[in-house]
Amino acid sequence: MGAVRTPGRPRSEKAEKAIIDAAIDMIAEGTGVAELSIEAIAARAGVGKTTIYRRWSNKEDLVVDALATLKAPLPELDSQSVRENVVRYLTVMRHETHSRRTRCIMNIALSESDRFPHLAERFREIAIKPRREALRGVVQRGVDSGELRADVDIEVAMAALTGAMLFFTKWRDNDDELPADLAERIADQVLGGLRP
Amino acid sequence: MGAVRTPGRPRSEKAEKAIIDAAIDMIAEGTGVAELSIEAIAARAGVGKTTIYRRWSNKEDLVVDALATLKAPLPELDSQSVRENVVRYLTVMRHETHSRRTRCIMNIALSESDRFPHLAERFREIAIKPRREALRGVVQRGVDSGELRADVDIEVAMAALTGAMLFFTKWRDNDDELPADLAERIADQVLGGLRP
DNA sequence: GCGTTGCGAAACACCATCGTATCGAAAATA
DNA sequence: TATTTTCGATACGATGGTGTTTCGCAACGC
Repeated sequence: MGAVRTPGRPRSEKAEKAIIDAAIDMIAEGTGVAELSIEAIAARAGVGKTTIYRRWSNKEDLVVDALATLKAPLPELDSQSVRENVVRYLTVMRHETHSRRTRCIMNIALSESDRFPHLAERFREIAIKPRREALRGVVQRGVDSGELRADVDIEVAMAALTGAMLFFTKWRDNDDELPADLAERIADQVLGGLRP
Repeated sequence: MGAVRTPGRPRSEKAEKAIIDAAIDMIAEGTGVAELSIEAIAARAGVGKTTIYRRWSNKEDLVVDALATLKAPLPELDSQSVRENVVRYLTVMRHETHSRRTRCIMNIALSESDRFPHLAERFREIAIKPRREALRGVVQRGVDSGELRADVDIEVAMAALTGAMLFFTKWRDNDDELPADLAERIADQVLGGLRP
């Protein structure tokens, strides 16, 4: 076991990557999962439909695999200061608003989760959970070190921080750039209620 | 002008309502705007396709009109206490998570806004703006009365309050009921940073 | 009662996508 | 070279949506 015998022509890694990229691109551009057509993906990837059907039996499996390639590039949250760590976290979050892949997973997380539970679960595992844990660690360390109040409601604190940025990126009225100091403003405002 | 002559049989108000209700229902159930089929709406409304096409030339117009019927039932935010007003606001928001119409407009707001800008604009006007203004009024009055710090960043404060609840309702891992005291917890946690 | 318009139902041609099958060429092993 | 498998391309019937038209009946003003 291990090295698998390859009797014939091996499957093209390039084609596989092109297919996944095409799918991610289309989702990132706003195409819903339900409207994703295999035909369109194949055309965009410059690939025959056969090549897609040979690998994935249905659309959802394809999207799950596509999501799996999206790794969450977490910022380093190793500062001694809770505020500094929170600012870093929120800054990354703000920048990611303009990232293709992030728009992609945000769209799925926020809208398709009801219709594709399997997909949503996978997405949470890949994209949300690690960030959640990282931020929870920051808050928890702040509580342990005494920089934050001992009675901090950690879940609510995380929701306020993340939710505030989420609100700005998704519910704002115009498409203007977000203010450069938004991360600091949110951190200062919310942390004010966390300090002893 | 004014009273319009009606040569023949008047259009059925009942049919019109049935069509709009059907459209809202389907969106509320998770059907994306792009996937909404006129056929399905007609079938669900117990109406001929003709009746739909006679009134709306395209799907987007129909959905815009459907959204227009969704009025925002704002809570009364007339308490003297900022905390009490905020708790009322967040409580309504939490309850609405389970409301059909709210799920409908949330879905559109969060996912379809990129693809249907006209729709998103209309939605913001109807559903988001009045609530936003109401909450802004609460915070502003708190600042004026001295209950909140004078240097409160109002936009960020609103984002933190609303965003926290939004985060809980949309990004939570499980489908469990939200904690009953969530509104109080968010209010206390965030307001802690706003008080002088 | 007449003319007009709306109603629901059905049929229409058109188009996109579905999932499958077939094709000759390409790429690997033996 | 022979064999095997995948490649992209294309064609296929099936399905389901599109927007339009036609039909007979219903509801209104005159």
